[in-house]
Amino acid sequence: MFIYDSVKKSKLRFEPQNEGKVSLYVCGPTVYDDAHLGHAKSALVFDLLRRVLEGEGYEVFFARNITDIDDKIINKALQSGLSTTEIAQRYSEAYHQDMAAIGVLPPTLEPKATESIDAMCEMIQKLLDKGHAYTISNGDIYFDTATDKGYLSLSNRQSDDNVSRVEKVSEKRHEADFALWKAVHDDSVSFDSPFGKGRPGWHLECSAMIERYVRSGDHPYAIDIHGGGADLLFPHHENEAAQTRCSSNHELAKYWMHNGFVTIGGEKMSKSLGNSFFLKDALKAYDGEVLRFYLLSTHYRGDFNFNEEDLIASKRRLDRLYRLKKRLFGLNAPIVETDLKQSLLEVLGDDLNVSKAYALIDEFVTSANEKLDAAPKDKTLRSVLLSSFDTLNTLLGFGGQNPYAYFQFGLDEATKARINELIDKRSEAKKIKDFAASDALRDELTAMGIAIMDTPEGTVWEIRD
RNA sequence: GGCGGCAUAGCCAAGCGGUAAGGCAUGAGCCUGCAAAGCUUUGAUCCCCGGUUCGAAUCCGGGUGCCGCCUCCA
Repeated sequence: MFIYDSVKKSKLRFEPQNEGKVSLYVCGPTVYDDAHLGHAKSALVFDLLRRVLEGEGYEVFFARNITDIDDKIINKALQSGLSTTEIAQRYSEAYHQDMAAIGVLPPTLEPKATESIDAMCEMIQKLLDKGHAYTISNGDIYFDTATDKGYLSLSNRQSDDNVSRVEKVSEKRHEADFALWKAVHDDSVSFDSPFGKGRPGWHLECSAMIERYVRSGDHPYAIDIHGGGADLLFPHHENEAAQTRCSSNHELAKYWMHNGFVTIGGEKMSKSLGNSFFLKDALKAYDGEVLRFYLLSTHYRGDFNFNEEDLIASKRRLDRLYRLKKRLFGLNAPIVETDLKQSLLEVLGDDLNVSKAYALIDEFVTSANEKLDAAPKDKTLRSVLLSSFDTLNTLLGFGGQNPYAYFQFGLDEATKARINELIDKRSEAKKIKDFAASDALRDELTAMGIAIMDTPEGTVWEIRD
């Protein structure tokens, strides 16, 4: 496996610190709102990475945190009249639902910030003890960036005035210093700590939870791979790395991976631009698997410009796969090793080259159709083809559905019954060669957005875009 | 201002020095009662200029145009 390290800026052979095992940590959501397509993309990229690593035989420990306490959650709670716990719970559940809908496997561990306060306090104490942190008069605790000789090495920045836009706090020693602990003096949400009541800084969360829950063995790095969106490289990951480096005797991650943004109209999705696209809304119109296939279809490091035309083109590509699966429907066959698995692992093992993987799948579909035309009854062939679908489903997370259900997304039972009724009538008309009548019935189905195709096994139908 | 990314057929998109993958759309053919589906087939010299090389989309230099990070952010 080769992965591109976004800190070293080169593609490296992946070598885990513990033989046969991978520790992977990805920054998860702050649960104050629904997940948008950008969250989906990030989750999908690292879900794919996890599947590929597992496909290569590694035992993967995949941690993804949930930030369930944060100013944004507090603000949302104030607006809605609910408690921060209720807000966090609501959006955590929504997040889990949305991720499940697009086939993102649950992580091995999903630590919550509010349940890890003691781990954070422990790290703060270490930083205080070692002189990397200081307390100001109001009780806030800051990380002293000047004491970390490695600071800014991650994001390749100069330590000058370029980091001057962070919140002005007069007592801070350096402008770039960031909060580890924010003291709370009123009755807003707070946690007890050796430093008094307060709330943890966001950056601290990941470092502390990694140290507490994910690190395994005494190695130069706490974990193998740390991932997240490209916008997290600075300051979030820079700060995480600094905290870990200064509180312990190791670096945070051996490899850093950052995924590109989902853009709309060429611009990054953001609330201020008003171009956020919630996953749950996309899921109303499209099968989660269609969204997964589309969002995963280009290389993870590049930006992904979302638009519906491309989504539909992408769906047509996935449709081909499911039409092939229809031809295998109703067959039970043992799962065997497939060449497809090997060739997919080869290209995906090259920094997740999904474009090549998709090309392989296209070629698989074409050749499978040809072979089925030539030998429709060949049981060995069918067994291999079905096994290939199993491979796809395991490795890439699509192709696992019932193919008929796939083509009937979103239709209610009454409509399906109506469609079948029309198709039966048409079949009868065809039988007596009343083509005028059968074509009229087909037109009626077309008007309903239904395409039909006559096959040796009878007439089948699909929803059209 | 500092740092970084991108620019390949109508559209999406691989490519990492050896003569342009794949998909969608389009035209043609086979198949079909006709369709659809499936299969076959059709098309780009790679933003511009200069350089290195036997050879460059791929390396170097200079432009142009987009985008991002530097503030919460996947």
